Formats: sequence, C-alpha cells, structure tokens
Amino acid sequence: MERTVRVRFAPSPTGALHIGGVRTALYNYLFAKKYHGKFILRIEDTDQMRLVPGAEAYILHTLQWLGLEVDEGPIQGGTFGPYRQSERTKIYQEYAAQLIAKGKAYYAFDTPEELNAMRERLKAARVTAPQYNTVSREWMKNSLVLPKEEVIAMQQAGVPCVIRMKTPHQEDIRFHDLIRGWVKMNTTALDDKVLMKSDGTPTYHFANVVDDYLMQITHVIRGEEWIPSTPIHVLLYRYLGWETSMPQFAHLPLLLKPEGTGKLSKRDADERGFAIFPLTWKDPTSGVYTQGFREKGYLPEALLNFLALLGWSPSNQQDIFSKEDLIKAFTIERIGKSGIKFDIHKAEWFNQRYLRAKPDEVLVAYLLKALEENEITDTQGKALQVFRLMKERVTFPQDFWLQGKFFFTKPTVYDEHILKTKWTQQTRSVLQKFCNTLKTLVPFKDDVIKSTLERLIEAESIKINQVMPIVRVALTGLGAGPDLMQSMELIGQKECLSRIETFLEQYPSPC
RNA sequence: GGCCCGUUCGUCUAGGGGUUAGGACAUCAGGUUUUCAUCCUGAAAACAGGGGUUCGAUUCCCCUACGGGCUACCA
Repeated sequence: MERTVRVRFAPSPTGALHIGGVRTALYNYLFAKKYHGKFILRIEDTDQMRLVPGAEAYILHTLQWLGLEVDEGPIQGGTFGPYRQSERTKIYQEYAAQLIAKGKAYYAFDTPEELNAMRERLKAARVTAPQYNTVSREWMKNSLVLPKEEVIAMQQAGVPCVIRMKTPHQEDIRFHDLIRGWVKMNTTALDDKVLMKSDGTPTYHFANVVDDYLMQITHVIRGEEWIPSTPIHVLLYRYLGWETSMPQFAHLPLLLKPEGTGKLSKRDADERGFAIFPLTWKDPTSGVYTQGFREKGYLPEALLNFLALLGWSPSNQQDIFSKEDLIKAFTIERIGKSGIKFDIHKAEWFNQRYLRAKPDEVLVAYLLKALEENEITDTQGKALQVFRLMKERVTFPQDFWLQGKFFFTKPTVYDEHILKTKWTQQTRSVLQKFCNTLKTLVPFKDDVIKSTLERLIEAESIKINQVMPIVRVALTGLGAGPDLMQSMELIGQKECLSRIETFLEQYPSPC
C-alpha cells in the first residue's frame, strides 16, 4: 500500500536562509506537489546556543515570497505537531529512555576535557580517526563500563551526562539513495553519536529520526552533506523498531563556489556582489544588512526557475518553467549527482525574461513607484511613454528608474568617455547650431527633430556618430540609452534647450 | 589522514556501447539601431588521465588524478 507522500523542509533557524537551503525547500515542495502529498516545515531549533532571533520568521517570509505554500508547520499547524523541535523535548526524552532500556544507548559522563584527552591520546597513537566508538568507549566514563551504583550516584549528584548511541562493532550499513543508488558504510567509521545533550535536548540526528517517523515522512530530500550520517539514522530506525517505515533518502548535490574550491558561502556572494539570501537580512548581532534577491529586483518566478535548473533538468530542452510546469515535470530521477558551481549570470537572464513578460500595468507601476519615492510628480502619460521606450532594456524593475531618470531630472554628471572622444571644436559648433534651430522648431516631434539634425549634419559635413553621442550626453549625461529623438520629444522642447545650454556653459571649450 | 560522494563546452546540463556529442547562459562575429540594450543570424567551445571488457567505449568495470562532503554535547 502506497503511503501519501509527505516531505519536510527542516531548516535550523541560525540565520538567514541560504540560497542552497531555498533550493532544497523548492525540490521538496515540487516533489510533494507532484505526488499530491504534503509539504511540511519543521524548525530544527534544538541548538539554543546558535538560535538567532528573527530567523524563523525569515524562513517563513521566504517561503511565502516564493509561493512555496506550507501544508503543515509551526504557523500552519497540523496533526503531527508541534513543528518546532524545541517544543518536542519530552518526546525525544521518552524515546531516548526506550533506547537505554533496550541497551541500544548509554549514559556518558565524560567532560569536554576528558573527551579532548581521549582524542589526543588516540592521535598520538596514530589512530586515523580518533572517536568515541566501540573501542574507546571501553575506557571512558559511561554506564557501559562503570558499576551501576556509581552511575546512579553520579546521576543523583547531578553530574552532567549525555546519552550516546551504542554503535555495533563491525557491520556494514547500507541504504538506498534515490539519486545515488546503494551506499555502503561500515560502522567502524561511525562513532557513538550523542543522542541527547547534557541539557536534555536532542542532537540533530536523534530529533530528526524521531520526528521523521512520528510525522510520517516518506521521503527525505536534503543536502549531500548528510550522506555520511545517514547510516547513523538507519541504525536509529532499526534500534527504534521503525525500519519498515523508514523514509526513502535523496541527497542533493551541493552548491559550490563560482570558482576555486569549496561550498558556496556568503563571503563569495559579498565579494562578487551577488545575493545569496532570498530576502534582505539584518544580522541581529552586527546590525549589518545583506541585500537579498528580492531587493536586488529578482522576481520569485525567475529565481524559482533558475534554482530548479541548478541540479535538475527536464527530459526535453525546455528552459522556461512556471511553478506549475515545474511540478508537472519534476522527478527525483532527473536530479544530477555532481556539485554545482554557482553562476549568477543565468539568473539575470531569467529575470529579464520574466520581467518583460509582465503586463504593462505592472511594469509601469514599478516606474510610478520609483517616481513617487523620488518625489517626482508627473502625469501618468509621460511615465507610460517612458516605460515604452525602456521596456526592452530592463533586467530588474529598478532599471526603469536607474536608466530612465534622465527623463525626469537633469543630468548632474556627464559621461567622461564620450566627452574625451567626441567633444571637439566641430561637435561643439554643431551642438550650438542644433540648439539654435531647436528654439523655433515646431512641432517638437521626434521625426521633425531628426530631419532637422540630419540637415544640419549634411550641411556641416560631419558624421552622425560624431554628433549623436554629444547630443545624448548633453541631454542625458549618458553614453547610451533609448532612441534619442523620441527621448527628446518626451523631455520637451524647453527642457531640452535648457539642458543643452547648461552643458555648453559647463563645457565651454573642448579639452 | 580516514570514510563517503562525485567528474560531458567557461557555467548549468542532454545523451548514452557505433551520434556531425544536442540545448541554454556567458563569450565572439555579422545584421538591425544614431548609441547601448533588445531582436535576428552565425562562430568558437566539452566526454579528466590510464588500464581493462568489447568488433567498437564518452557511455560498463578497475585504478589514478582532481573536486566536494563528513570526521562536535552544530545542523
């Protein structure tokens, strides 16, 4: 009998969600929707030391922004709650007690210093992997070797202790990964993992297994960094008697640095100026803001499309996918195995595509909003015309303003390069003459302006590509932009004249 | 170091025992445009290396190299 698909996204609220985490969430979401299952959000906040205020809300906002609706979670509720691990401590304690009773786990009283000493000792003895394991536990301070009375006495005295898992001595543990096939590991490589910390809270491994079982998770889709600890999880399912309902595993390839070596990090993003967080994040301790994809102008649908194709590919050669398309096409089998060098270029291209596909009203609204923010009162008519000239040129919503503000405000700086290469005695004289003709030009329309300029160019026997850039710089300050004649018409006769005159005054003679 | 996972154009990838090894982004060139961008056309660009297996291997197996992950009372 097929179980209903139930997958979970289980982030730790230790800061802003990383873009890799967003991709993991997306793959889980797509898989759930594809099979009409449930997408569950579980907050793994067992480590109270690393907890960051605001991080959980950030995760929620991110999923919301991206349209990854959560079926069950801390806010949404559900029949398998609570969905915050910090609220489930009792549950873990019960199952830990069960493992102790079964002889599958034990108490350990070793202090950090003692653990360190053990590792040092093993290292000195040239043990390749110094661990608390089937061998070393024999000479440590735990309930396996200590007399029962002593253990009880220590517990009564309140000596801090953890619960460790009793790993079998030498056994092959294998598990099937939906992406990688069978993975085999021997327990000699495993240590006796801490299941419950001395403060009574569980570690990741334990809470994860208990919750996945209790929440009836069918598929665990998570990052590749978890492969080495999956045998521990398998063992735990076995110890708890849950092996038959163990979820299926799928370990996703990791997002890597654009160049060089290592996992993609916030630092890479900062150094190269691309976003790594979905939304802008203010670090509560340093107060430093890190701009997110949203604030950089990325559209959620563009980011989703970009992310989906980072490690997954469809069976055809389609590259533009709506969320619905992705749900339809997504399969775990088509997820790749190798690490992915993160390259932001394609994301920009996706954004441009999605942005330009938006209805005109939406796009004009971006410009209108920018005008409002810059306290420019303008008739909607002009904004609409500006928008039409700009539409094919933008990648991000803010480009309408960034590249088109000259329509509304006078330039304050002039393109150095154009000035250096095109500003000559001749172009100055042509610009002056052009300005003079403009004064009496009726009507002030793009085609009329154009023919005027063309006549002038012919009379002066100068090349058009000598004059145009200078006219553009005088009017807009920029070296490139939308159609100049249409731009002039929009700027208006009076304003054009004023701008050219200002320019001529500021640059009286070519340098 | 040990254990585990991986390796097709610069990047994301398709493919798979016999292919002109396909696409997208980026790059470059040509066209369009007064310019830049867009758009159109085109070009350059890859099976990590070595052994097997096979009539034949980029595809299957092994080794090496390289890359990545893990190796905490973090997740």
